Amino acid sequence: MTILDRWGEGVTATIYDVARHAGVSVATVSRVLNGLKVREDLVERVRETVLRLNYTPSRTAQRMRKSTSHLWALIVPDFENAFFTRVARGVEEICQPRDTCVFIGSSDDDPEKERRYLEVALAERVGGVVITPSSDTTDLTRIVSAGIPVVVVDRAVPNGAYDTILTDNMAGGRLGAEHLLGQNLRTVACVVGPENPTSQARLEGFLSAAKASPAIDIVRIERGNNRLDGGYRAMQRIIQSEARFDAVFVTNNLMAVGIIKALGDMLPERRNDIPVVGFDLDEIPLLSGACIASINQDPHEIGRIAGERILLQQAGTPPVCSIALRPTLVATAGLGYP
Amino acid sequence: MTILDRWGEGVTATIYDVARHAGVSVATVSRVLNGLKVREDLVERVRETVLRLNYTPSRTAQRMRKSTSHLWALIVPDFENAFFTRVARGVEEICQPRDTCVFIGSSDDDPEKERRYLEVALAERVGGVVITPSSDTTDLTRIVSAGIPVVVVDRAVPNGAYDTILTDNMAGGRLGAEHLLGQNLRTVACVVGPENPTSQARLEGFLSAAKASPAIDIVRIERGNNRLDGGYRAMQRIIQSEARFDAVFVTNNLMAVGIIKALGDMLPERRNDIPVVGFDLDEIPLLSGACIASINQDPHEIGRIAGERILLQQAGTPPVCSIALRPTLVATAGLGYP
DNA sequence: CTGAAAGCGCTAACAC
DNA sequence: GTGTTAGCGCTTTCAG
Repeated sequence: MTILDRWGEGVTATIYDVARHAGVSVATVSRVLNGLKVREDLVERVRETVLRLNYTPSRTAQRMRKSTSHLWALIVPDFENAFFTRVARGVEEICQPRDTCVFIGSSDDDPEKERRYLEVALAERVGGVVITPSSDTTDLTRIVSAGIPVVVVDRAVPNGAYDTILTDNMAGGRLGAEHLLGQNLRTVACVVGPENPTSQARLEGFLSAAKASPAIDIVRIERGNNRLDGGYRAMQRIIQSEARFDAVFVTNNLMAVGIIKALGDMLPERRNDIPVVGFDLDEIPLLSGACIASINQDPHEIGRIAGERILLQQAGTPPVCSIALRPTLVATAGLGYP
Repeated sequence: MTILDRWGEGVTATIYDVARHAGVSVATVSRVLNGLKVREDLVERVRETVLRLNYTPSRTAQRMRKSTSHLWALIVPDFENAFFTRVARGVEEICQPRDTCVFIGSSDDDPEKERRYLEVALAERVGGVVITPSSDTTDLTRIVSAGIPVVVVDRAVPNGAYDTILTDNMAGGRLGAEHLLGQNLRTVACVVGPENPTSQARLEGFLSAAKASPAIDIVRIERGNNRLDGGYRAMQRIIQSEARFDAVFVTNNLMAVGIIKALGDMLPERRNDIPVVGFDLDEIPLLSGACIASINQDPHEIGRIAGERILLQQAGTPPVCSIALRPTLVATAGLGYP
């Protein structure tokens, strides 16, 4: 009984089936598949048999022998955030031509969920891990000591000797403050993300540049969860505090959306007079508002570089690079109002 | 030389290392790991050793023996479209508790790219494939004959005997037409996605319900690529044709964004008077417009059900179910204008 | 240049 | 209960 008789039962041909049907040894089949030197007529016979049996080599088995994996892990805080899907695109750009796939895990900023994804990445012996750590406590040492390349993106790990690709977040914060100063807006409410280096750096950059003279008056600083609802609620709290403010600075894109929504709901008469300055708002389609400025990172580029660093580490380059991309501020009137 | 001496060189402990250090056989280690009956003190010793050696079983090796895979593939036309990231969330909800991961491929509606992802899924011998086929020519037979569960989502495959989860798109189209009729809007331009069953059904549903009396006058039908730029350009063509229309019907979410952008750019004075009816606009944060109606699917539910069907197929259920979810129309004034 | 055979790390019979 | 061992499907020496 050959593989052909078992057709349709959910079986896949193995390299032995191919060898048998082609009348050669498995070694020869393997060589043909891997492009090594084999006599022309045998190559032909093997190729033909591969096609006839619909043979696809098992990567699982391949991975056991060679120890290179065609599977990478991308672990991000929120893959519903367009910023991270664009990072994923950047990584994909590197993977695709190498027949490599990326599995994506969304940690939702939950250290436990993140830990489980890291565990899976380790168990799968992936070829590389690209991660935005949920917090300072994220443990990447096991991955590293297993010899798996790791690249940290978007958020630095304090004291970590990892390849790191991120944006100069301090500079981003400063850019935001300078923009507001330029517009002569000096009474500002801030909405900041969870306590991680990125949120922190953006806020710090903002605060440092806000110390101009005359300085920006920071009327309130609220924390949020980097998602739409967090921004909405933070804005609610600010409005309810009855603090007076004439602009809002926010450290993340989705929270900006929530903020604008809250402004529309709670202060409809002022909604067009309160400029919002946030990060990566260009990833939000059609975001509209009276006066919005976006401090833009380049997520696609971040992903692409991360992918390249994975490749370099696979080739033996030690992980010591830290790349900070410069953000750019784009002021926009949004879609515009009549 | 034990595993401990090789520490830090990028090696991982194997089950043999654990067995040796714990003074038991590999079978015992395996049993402990898989929760089979083992003497208490041995369990203890193995557990302790596993921790000490930082041992993580290789799923690659596991997959070679058992043939169950903890890795699924999700292949969608565009994972930057929030609709599909929500589908992914639904699938994840099923996977997560089973320690299973999903790798996501974006076919970008390119049959060749899709074919490559399917090839990878097959080579990886994934535990299941959830796919939105890029076109009628998508070949899923190889996956199926390898015994891999397949669930088709969002777009049916004509004549395909696959589990299929989608929305009743005809009904969605009808809903759109009825909404416009109810508003007494009877001069409508349509923007339709690429030629696939889903776009087609939505248009057909719309056209059939548009034949009321008095009927809706379809002034123009344009095709687009289901992405923002496609909607923008389709709207440009419509406007340039100088056709008169007082509402727009569009079969996809991102194109609706493009349309609204084009309206704002090209007909700023009318932009608030032209209602747009589209699908899944609730996935677009803050989408605003004079009068928008969204025909909503439930992507999370689609993904969840798809995940469950994968599980059922893994358990032996033949793939014969076809589930059509009912869409709901939500009319909204968007963010509202002052 | 080709084939036979030894593993990669694990599980599951099969013996003890 | 526990240990020994034969594979899972592949790559890669090592002989021929």
